[in-house]
Amino acid sequence: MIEPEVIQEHVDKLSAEMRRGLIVLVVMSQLETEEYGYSLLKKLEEKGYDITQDTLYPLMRRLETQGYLNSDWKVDEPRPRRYYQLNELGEAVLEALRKEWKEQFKVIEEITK
Amino acid sequence: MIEPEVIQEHVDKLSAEMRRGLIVLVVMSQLETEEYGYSLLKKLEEKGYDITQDTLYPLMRRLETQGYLNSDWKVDEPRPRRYYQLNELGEAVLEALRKEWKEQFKVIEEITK
DNA sequence: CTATAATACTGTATATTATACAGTATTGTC
DNA sequence: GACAATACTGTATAATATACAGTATTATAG
Repeated sequence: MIEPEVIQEHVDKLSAEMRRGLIVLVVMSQLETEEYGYSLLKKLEEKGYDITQDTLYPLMRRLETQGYLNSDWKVDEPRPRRYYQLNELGEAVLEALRKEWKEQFKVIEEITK
Repeated sequence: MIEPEVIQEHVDKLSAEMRRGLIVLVVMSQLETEEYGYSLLKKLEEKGYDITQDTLYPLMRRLETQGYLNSDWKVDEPRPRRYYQLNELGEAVLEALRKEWKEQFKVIEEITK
């Protein structure tokens, strides 16, 4: 018999790895309307999706670098915030990605069940 | 308007990234019975899951190193093959991982739809 | 008022790992 | 006798989530 805590440790590690790949879809799908890092962080936590600053901020920077997001530094608010939103390319890519993953999820579900 | 080929290129790249994380679950779920690399490769292709040698072989080696698989080099066959199969830890982890991802998939589906 | 928690970032380093690349050898099959 | 398919091993590399360090402001509770 293997200790449940030991199993859980392994599951946590592999689970994180699995979540990793899907983060892009999760985050992009939230940025059809503008969000800043912290607001998105809280929003995702609320919805049961665990993610840390250390993951989210660099990801948003990366998605901007890769050309999917535009950002807008707003200072006319209680405190300065960088708002991100999908641009035209981002929108188009998200739409196609969703479509593709409806299929992929089916395949994976079938394989892993 | 953005060229469809351009969008597809981006989708392919992000899609590969998404698939990446799930590979572990996909592969482990096939190794409740023993398989060798090439047989698993063909099996997954058949089921609509694209994966290359370059991904699969190193992954199986890694899962063995991490203690989830045992391997067995069989030479009494038309040609020598290394068979892999989940060991006790692997079975336990897979079971827990499946359970956890039933939940996770629900969350992600809800968030990304 | 003043400590503390929550908010809201930026910048750089590191560890992990899928993928790529190179190579080897055997077994069909045309 | 050539070529495709089978079936690996070993090492290199590029991408990127996560970690770590640092900064500064605004609520809030005592």
